[in-house]
Amino acid sequence: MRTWTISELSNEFGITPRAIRFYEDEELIQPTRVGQSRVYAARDRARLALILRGKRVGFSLDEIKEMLDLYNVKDGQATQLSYTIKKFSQRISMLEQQRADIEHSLEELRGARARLEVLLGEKQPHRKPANDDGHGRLIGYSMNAAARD
Amino acid sequence: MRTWTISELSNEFGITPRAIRFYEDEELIQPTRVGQSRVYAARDRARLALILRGKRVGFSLDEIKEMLDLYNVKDGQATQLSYTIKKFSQRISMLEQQRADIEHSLEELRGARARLEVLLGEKQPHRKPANDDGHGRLIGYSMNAAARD
DNA sequence: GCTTCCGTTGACGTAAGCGTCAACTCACAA
DNA sequence: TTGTGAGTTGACGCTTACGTCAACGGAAGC
Repeated sequence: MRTWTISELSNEFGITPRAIRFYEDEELIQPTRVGQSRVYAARDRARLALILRGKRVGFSLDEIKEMLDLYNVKDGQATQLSYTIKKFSQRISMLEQQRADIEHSLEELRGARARLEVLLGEKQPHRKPANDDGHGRLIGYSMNAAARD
Repeated sequence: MRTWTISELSNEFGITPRAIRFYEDEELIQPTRVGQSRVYAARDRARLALILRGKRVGFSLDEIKEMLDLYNVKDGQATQLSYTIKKFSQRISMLEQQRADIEHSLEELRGARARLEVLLGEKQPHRKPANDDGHGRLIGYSMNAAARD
């Protein structure tokens, strides 16, 4: 089975070797050694991928570590199992909330962009002064929804 | 029009006054003053909501400030406008990527939870030892997809 | 007038997540 | 033999986003 060096992985994932070693210090990955050099197996590479995705969705390294550890639950007691299940359920709710936040942000940004494009369309072709009092604001949805100034 | 004190807002949004003052230091909000006390208008409150949602979707305060500033573009040149539009488009792509990451993470977590629940079901009612070799791992999707150890 | 809140301004502290040296080892090619 | 290149271990530095005092200010109730 194939293995990887630290620089191979750092190139593949677009991170620095320093970062990878840091994840090891924090016990998120445990590569083997050949001499003093680290050797990464497919398992380590997969964990790295999970770590980076975890980061992209906003988990801290500690949280990611906890989740990775939860994946490794074996011959656990039923109590341990239901604890783990609860933990996963919590994470799931968090992500669902976050997805909703993202939907809202996307709506907002798209709306703002659309309005900007209208402005641009008015200004660019004919240098028409546009429907603008000169000091009006470009307003976002919830800016209007919540603010009444 | 109604206004708010700093503690009202900190209670409403579940953050500390210190945080709110920090956002002011970083120029994300500009409340007015009455004497030495800060007074928040609906506009400030709305901005605060946007800030917090921005944080929840993973933006840094600097990024959020930039976006809030972009909302305030007025009588800008066409070049400024298209710059702003480009920025918004970038944010939109980022969020779409992130939403995809979240979908994947959700799949993974739900899959893991489902498998855990099977284990729990096997163990709890009849204390049946479950289909487990005693040191097997509970495996996640991409753990299998990427790792072949 | 005194206390009790609620607010304010520094100032320093802290945790996370690496970046950035310095100094060293080891395999391997010239 | 002497680089050269890739890897290693400290160790300190840095940024972000506040937390946590300390010391002070004004209004309100008694």
